[in-house]
Amino acid sequence: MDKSSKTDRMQEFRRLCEQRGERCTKQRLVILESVLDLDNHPSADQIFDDVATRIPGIARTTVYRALEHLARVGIITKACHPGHVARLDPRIEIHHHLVCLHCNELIDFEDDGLDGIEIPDTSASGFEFIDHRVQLRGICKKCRDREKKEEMK
Amino acid sequence: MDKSSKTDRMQEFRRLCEQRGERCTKQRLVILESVLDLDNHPSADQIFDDVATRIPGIARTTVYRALEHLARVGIITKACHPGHVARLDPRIEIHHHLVCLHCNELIDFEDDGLDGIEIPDTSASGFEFIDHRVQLRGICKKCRDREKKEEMK
DNA sequence: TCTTTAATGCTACAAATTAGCATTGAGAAT
DNA sequence: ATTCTCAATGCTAATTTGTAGCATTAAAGA
Repeated sequence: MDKSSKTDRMQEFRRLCEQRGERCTKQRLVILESVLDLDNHPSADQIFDDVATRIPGIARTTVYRALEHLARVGIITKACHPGHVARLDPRIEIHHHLVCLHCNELIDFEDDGLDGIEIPDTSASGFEFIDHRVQLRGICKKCRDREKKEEMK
Repeated sequence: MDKSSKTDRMQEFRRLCEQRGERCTKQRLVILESVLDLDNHPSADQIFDDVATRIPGIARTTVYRALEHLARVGIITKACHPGHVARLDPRIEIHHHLVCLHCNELIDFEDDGLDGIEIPDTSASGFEFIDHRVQLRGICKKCRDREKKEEMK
């Protein structure tokens, strides 16, 4: 993510903390910055590895807790994925994902048509709608190439 | 799931195994049956608990491996979710999910409009499209009720 | 600067999943 | 029906991922 958007987002995080009466710690800021820097929907552990280079000795627990907090305030979001390791998404604006059913990879996908689909009413089930994502499920290039090779053996 | 659909699905699984030269074991069949019986996108562990009542002494590993296999052949699917525990979905036909961002709950959601959205071309990225799902993200009724109560304290 | 208490760091723990290897049984061949 | 083969299971142990409890630290208001 480019530097000025990052600065904006971190400023926004300060504001959110203040508004909620929560603390904007150095750790939370660095962890947020790390998520914004890492592309590709990183796991908590990948983020920990990155953060640990910026704050040597930081506790893994802190990263997990901070990520939970960042998602709760809405400055990042938890990505939906088919795997078993939580994945964070720095992008909070509308966008979509190609989802590989073989390797669980998520690939960002932009499409105005998908952004604008008509959203049905969910209030009947008591569900408070916030936003939507479309997942295009299939097989990613890497897996297709790999599997093609394996077949040839 | 009703009994005859279940029978059909299990028959289909036999066919798929044969076609692929893989073995249709008693364990795999029972595990498949269990997923079809359980609603609500069960985790591997929930499935294990259920299967263990049908095949006492079955190994947990076997359940994990069988689920991976069932998903690979496409007779069940891995649900996309924001959490950190893999969740299986017995439903392979098109449908959508309400996703609770607070408790990670997935709620099935049917809507013809969402079924029929126009799917953009993904071949440019070498991605082989199979099908799509729309996630309506927000806060589920349970969480809203709980949080309303907590606020009042 | 002082005070309050939320957040961190530490340690231990629990939950979820995977790896390696001997044994078994599904399904093909006889 | 019996035998054969190797994919799949069961066992054990390990790893990876995420949480809980509690003393210590430091953010932010007074």
